[in-house]
Amino acid sequence: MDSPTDLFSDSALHSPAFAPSLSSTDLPGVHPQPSAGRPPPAFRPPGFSLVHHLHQPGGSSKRGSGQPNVTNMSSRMHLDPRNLEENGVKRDEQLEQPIAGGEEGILEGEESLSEGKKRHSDSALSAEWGQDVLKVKRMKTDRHRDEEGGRRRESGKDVRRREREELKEQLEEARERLQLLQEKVWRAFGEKHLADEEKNRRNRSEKRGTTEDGHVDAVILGEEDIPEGMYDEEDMDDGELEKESFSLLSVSPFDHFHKGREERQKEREKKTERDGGLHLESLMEGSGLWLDCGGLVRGDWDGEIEEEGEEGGQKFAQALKLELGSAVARVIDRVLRLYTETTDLTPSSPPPAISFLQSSGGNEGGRGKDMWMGLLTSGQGEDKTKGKEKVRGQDGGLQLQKNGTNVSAGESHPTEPSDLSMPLAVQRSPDLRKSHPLLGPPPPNLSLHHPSLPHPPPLSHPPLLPPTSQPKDTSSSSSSSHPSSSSSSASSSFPAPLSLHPPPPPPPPPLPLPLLHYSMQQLFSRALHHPQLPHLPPPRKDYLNPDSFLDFSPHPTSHPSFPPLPLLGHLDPSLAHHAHRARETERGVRGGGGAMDGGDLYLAAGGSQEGLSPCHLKKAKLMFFYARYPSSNTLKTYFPDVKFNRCVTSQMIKWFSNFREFFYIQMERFARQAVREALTRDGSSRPGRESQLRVGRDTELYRILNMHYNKSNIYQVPERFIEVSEVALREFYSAIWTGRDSDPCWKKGIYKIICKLDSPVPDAFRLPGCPVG
DNA sequence: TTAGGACCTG
DNA sequence: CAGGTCCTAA
Repeated sequence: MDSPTDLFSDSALHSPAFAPSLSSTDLPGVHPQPSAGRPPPAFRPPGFSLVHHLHQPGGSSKRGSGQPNVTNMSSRMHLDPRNLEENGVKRDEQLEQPIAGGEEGILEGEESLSEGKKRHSDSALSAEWGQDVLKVKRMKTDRHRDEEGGRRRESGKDVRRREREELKEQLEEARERLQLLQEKVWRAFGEKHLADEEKNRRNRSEKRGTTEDGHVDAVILGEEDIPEGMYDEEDMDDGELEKESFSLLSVSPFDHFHKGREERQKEREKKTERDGGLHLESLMEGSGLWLDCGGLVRGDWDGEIEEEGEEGGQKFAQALKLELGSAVARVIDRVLRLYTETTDLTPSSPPPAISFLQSSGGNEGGRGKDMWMGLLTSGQGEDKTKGKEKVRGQDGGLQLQKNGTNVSAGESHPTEPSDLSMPLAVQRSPDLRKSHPLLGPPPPNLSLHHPSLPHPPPLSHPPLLPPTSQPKDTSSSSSSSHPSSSSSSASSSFPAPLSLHPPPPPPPPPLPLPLLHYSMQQLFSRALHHPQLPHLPPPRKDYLNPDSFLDFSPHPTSHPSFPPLPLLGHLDPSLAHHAHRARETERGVRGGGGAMDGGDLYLAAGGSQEGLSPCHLKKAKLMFFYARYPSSNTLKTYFPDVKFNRCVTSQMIKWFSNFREFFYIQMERFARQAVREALTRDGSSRPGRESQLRVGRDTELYRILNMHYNKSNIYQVPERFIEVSEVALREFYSAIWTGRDSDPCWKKGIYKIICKLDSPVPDAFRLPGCPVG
């Protein structure tokens, strides 16, 4: 591949390099894709494939059948053999058949063009649009001359007219594609969120097109499997937005374009009606901007096209193709240049409201997919590699968008549990420990913290809780999820050795959005932070991915009666909460565990889901960060979209039982390891090292827990959970150290302790829906 | 990793 | 009987 710089330079894009792409192998029905065997053209700009497709006359033949957008068209041409064939046949019938030697005509025209261009080829690196225009004009002149002879043949006139129509349509369509492409590129570079939305819309459009076409387009199969998401935004808004975008790219041509387009609009409206009134028509506003820039004004060919002859028609087609190719090149170039110029100014995030709605909603499908690639290539039928290189070449920094890694978990080094080694302050033999568990000096930390822990007052919150998190009724997330004073709170409740120790290396910065639902945390983090800022976790695929929490798409778990709720939630969690509260009241669901008997019927009528989905499981796991022992009523409160019956309830309880099991197993495992380490360390241990008996975010234990309960790592593990884990770890350690583990019921005491350390689950969890899994 | 079942407890 | 643990299977 050429160097990125070349690819995006004017010279490369505007050079005659497009001429070689018009070889006969590119004729429709001959070679749907750039032939691999063919010697590559001197230049093979990234837009090659795109232009190539624009050169496919077949691409326009289905315009009338409601092709909604670029993706559908170009991809289909690549992927769907039926359509390849169809295109080719159509082309053969409609274009080539009536014109004797039509193909030769094309070749001739191309030859002359490419030869003429080749003469310049070296110096023509700086060839600009004007040259193309000149060539087009010359083509027209030639066509004029050629037509003089064949003009009397009335028989072919209908055919030619039809052909002309097709060419027009083709041009229209190409323009549409160009517009979409530009839009995509623009968004891709500047506005990730909008790009998401665009992808959704594209997907939607494809589906629409599918139904209208009456067959499944290959593109849908080949595309990323983006399920229908929540994207009911008004297309009109998009149109507005796009207009703005385009006006940035090219101001005057846009306005200029509107003058001449009104008549066309009428014509198009007919088409639109025929096509089922696709919204795209509004989208296409301004699509003529490139053409207008190029000087091939529509009036030109409206007037001259009347006198086309057979070869002239072909040449004209060639001219059109060239025109389109150049236009594409220029568009890409312009967009890219614009982007590079305004990189610093270009907001990495769109207006919050828009981005929130759009990026979170219909996102569920693109998991793990490279959005850039999807944007740039999937719809264009381009070689995806090329598309990627396009981005890459322009700005390597953009790559940060990809290859995201699990940062939070990544903070913890892949250490063995032995890294948790907790040397004992006191040398102790196992025998002594076992035989005289209470006599031997326990680890210093244990002696200190034990008294306070085993019997916390029967308060709603154990002494461990920082003061701010005491009120259980308030929205707890603010206090419990991100206690900024985690270490201090720990120190207040833990024995000195614990708190005295220097805090672990700063964990990945928690998103300072404690009140937010974690999907919103993601969104905010996306919106507020530039992805390339070094100290921030690069947007992992998890962030792009629709693991975003609430799935309100046609998913069965979505609550049927309140569709707007998720929207509210994305805009303002508290608002959503209130709405939800109202909803609960309405349903008879009482937060805090009111009887569900009345509500169940209502829920059933409302269509709540009977079973539990993986999404619910995911949500439950996240809830475990706050509540290890949730009551069934609590569960009902936090899963409003689940119709609880005996089976469901017990299943969910079983879930938490399993969560606890895993949790305790890990605690015991690490505690035992710590004990082993302490014992083997002999007397060399210093009391201070006891602080290693902790569950910092840099520890293996944390990593394991996070991996289990927060696998996709989309949720910031609450500090509170870490504290509880530390308590559990120390409890296990203490019990093992003192030999209590010989008692078959030795864990019960620990369970009891942990049970009291539950903290209220954030209200955000009351929202219906679940993580998409 | 999840679920089922045995078994225990309040 | 609900809720919990422990064990086990897939």
